[in-house]
Amino acid sequence: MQKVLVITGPTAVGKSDFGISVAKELDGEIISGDSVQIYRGLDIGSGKITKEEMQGIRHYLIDTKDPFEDYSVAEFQKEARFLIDKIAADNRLPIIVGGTGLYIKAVLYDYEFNEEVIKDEEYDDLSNEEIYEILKKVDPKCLDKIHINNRKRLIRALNIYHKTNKGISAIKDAQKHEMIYDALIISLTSSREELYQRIDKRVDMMFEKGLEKEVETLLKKGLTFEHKALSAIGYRQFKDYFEGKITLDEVKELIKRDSRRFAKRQYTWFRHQFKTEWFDIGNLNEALIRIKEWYDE
RNA sequence: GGAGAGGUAGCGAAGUGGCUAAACGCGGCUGACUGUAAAUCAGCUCCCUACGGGUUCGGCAGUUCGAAUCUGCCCCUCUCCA
Repeated sequence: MQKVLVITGPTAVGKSDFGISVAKELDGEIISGDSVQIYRGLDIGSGKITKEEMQGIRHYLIDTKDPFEDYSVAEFQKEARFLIDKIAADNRLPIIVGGTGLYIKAVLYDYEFNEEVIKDEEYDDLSNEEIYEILKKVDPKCLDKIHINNRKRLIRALNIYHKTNKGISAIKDAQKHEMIYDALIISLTSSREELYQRIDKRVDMMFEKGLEKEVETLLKKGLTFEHKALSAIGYRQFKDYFEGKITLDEVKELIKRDSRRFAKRQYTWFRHQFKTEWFDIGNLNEALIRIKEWYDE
């Protein structure tokens, strides 16, 4: 099986830097596993690394998408898998670095997405209760995992049923839930307190680097807060600011808060959805040793 | 010194006799997750040996079957006048 190294962890732990040092050490190339850095023009707010910071290491899936367009797991899966093969063909180690859990999992595991299901149809005329009732008949099993208030998921499940004539739970049941690569998943962590400090510092830095200006530029190009790209943390918090409802300081605080909440959700995901090995950022040497050990197997 | 306002859970803030261990917001924590995932959604947050029990609403003492809510005294904070 093809070896793939994954470096993940909550926002602001320092995945990018570590990824680069590992890539240098093992002659690897990096595939970004990040749903926001894919967008061109979303640089500061997404914490995108600069050309210089890449230190000559090749990075993929950064800046490949126009912010006016939507992106999706399915697309990521396809592109990342293609790149894994390509990098491997060059005799280099593919390293996925990023914090978008679902994206990474979809690449590693035998997730299958149906070609026909691309966009959600409109179900505006149906209430959550009504959708729930329909699903109860056609795919009751999926409701174990979908709360009635989670409209997005309800609609998605119903849409999948309509397009494929199969329930989403049946599609999942047909999968093996096994990794299709020889992947080592390394998760970086630190104490909550330290992480929150890092987040605060990072957000302050973003403002110093001109985040406000970046958002302004994007808006001038015609992008709106309805676009998916701007629903990301670091961007959507500016909506009220540009509408004159809150101050810049309040925007900053909101970004910090939402980043903290996001980090928490990431932890939950990595802990429960991944078979991963954790390393404290004070112990990166150990992580490197572990990676080499796996690499030499 | 005089006049007024107020002290409620980590913070902000409701609540003016029983339905209140106390709305709501913030902060914190936990969880779900297969085409929006930096998204969407659910739960917990006074203490405990927890389908039950124990202590709360500045303090103390009362009224009452029953008080965060009524009375008295005390402590503290804020605003205004001297």
